[in-house]
Amino acid sequence: MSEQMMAEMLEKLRESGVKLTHQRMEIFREIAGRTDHPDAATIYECVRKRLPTVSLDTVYRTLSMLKEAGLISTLGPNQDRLRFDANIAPHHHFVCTKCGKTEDFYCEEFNALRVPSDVLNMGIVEHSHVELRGICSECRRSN
Amino acid sequence: MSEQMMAEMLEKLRESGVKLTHQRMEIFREIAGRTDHPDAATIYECVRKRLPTVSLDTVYRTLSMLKEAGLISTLGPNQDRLRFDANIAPHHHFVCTKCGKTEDFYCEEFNALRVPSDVLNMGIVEHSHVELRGICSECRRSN
DNA sequence: TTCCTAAATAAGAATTGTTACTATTTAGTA
DNA sequence: TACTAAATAGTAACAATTCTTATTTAGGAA
Repeated sequence: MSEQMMAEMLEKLRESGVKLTHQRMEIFREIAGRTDHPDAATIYECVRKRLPTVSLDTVYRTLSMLKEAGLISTLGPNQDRLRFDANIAPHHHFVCTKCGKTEDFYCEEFNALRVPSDVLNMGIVEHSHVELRGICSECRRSN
Repeated sequence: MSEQMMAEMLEKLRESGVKLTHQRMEIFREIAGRTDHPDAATIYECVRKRLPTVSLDTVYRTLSMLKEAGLISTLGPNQDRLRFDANIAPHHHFVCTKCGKTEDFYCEEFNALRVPSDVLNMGIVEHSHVELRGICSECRRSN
């Protein structure tokens, strides 16, 4: 992980007014040093090698705090439970970052986006799915 | 829900060689009749009004079977646990539908996609995130 | 139609990922 | 160096999902 990332982390955490603990440093160092997208258990196992007494609870709390502080993000629509979709035609989603509401929309253009050259090396692209994120009309009104 | 959807469901299930039970019909009817993206518990509660003895387990098994048969899909990267990402710069994902591996890539063009008119009514778009789905090189080789 | 059998179900127990509780420790400050 | 609020470890609790087992049923055969 770069010095710059570490410096940014220290600054943002100081801004947030939280304490700079060993555990927080090591947990951030772990996640910032990898480009796969590990889950909490994986981070816990790796951090444990350096900090044997760290608890899984601390890992969860720290990840949640880092997310709150804008230092990390999570994959997919805001966690919670698995949601199902009977619409199997190609379609895309508008997702409200406030309330999590997800609405379908259709767009031919998005169904066949030009695949960037970097991605050609990763594998064969079969579908493209666009997620447009923002604030839904309802949340905007009630705000 | 349209007759056509129901017909397609019956055909696909017959193809899969599974039994056409009341429970499966009603669970599919429920999810196909709505455009929000309900979770298993919601589907369970709604189906229960018509089939009071249905079990939550059956709902889970049926949804999983319908997904396997290609009749429904799930939102987000394949369920399982929450995964974290220390990359907070705007970026996009290539996701392998076989093994679930998720790789980051960057593309200016995808950062600012033209928002379709339908979506303008849904709310204000702040970010766009593209998920290109396919088979990663590794899975392709080992296949 | 009735019978048969493998598949599916209901009910509840078990498992897994995540969060909460509480006594102890520690970062930041005086 | 001492103080205090915040953070931690350890464990218990919780919620979503899956498994186990005895019972029921769809679909095919007689």
